[in-house]
Amino acid sequence: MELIGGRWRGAIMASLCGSPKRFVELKSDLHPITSRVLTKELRYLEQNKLIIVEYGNGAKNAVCYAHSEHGKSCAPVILQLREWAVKHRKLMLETLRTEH
Amino acid sequence: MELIGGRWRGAIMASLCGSPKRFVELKSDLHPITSRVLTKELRYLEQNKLIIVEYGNGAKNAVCYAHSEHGKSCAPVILQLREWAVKHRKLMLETLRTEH
DNA sequence: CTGCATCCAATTCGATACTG
DNA sequence: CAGTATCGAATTGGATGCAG
Repeated sequence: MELIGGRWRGAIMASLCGSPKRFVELKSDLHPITSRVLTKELRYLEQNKLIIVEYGNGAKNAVCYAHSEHGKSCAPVILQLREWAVKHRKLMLETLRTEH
Repeated sequence: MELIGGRWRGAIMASLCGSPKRFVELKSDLHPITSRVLTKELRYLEQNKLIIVEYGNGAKNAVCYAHSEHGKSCAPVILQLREWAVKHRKLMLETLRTEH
């Protein structure tokens, strides 16, 4: 749970399931995350080999984040988890309504 | 992630996958968790309808914790997550070794 | 754009001791 | 057995501002 727990790590991995993303793309995807936190979490995921970082071609400020080969293997797990969470939320909202 | 994140919630759900358990059973299963934390997490999971609590037959101190009907639906997710985590750990240990 | 520095509030979690 | 009470350390993450 340490790997993908916390408020952001799972969300970051989920956001990268589709395609590689730039820093700003992630930032707006995960809004309202702050730069400080996003940076930290990306470094953590990089150290743990779940993502890889490509520093831009040329001297541009173009950095790209993507699932590593190994990070891809967790995509199905993350997506299944999300599906379950959505179902769960529905159920919780229903029981809230029927309790009145 | 809030539901099963943190150090213990996922582990508790995993521990209850097999069969209902008593407080002490969970406590030793999840060793070194403390009573204080286990109590808190169980209350949280109860409030979120992932587990149900059966207070003992008679006046005995016999309380039983089990997956709720809905909690059962997350068992496959939890177990898949665990499998993936095990694989991940293996891979990380290997790369540690080959780095020397 | 991509990030680091500083500061700070809230939360989490653990140790320990105690109760009916 | 199944918790509660108290205390404190450590971590997390948010706000804001600055830099190359």
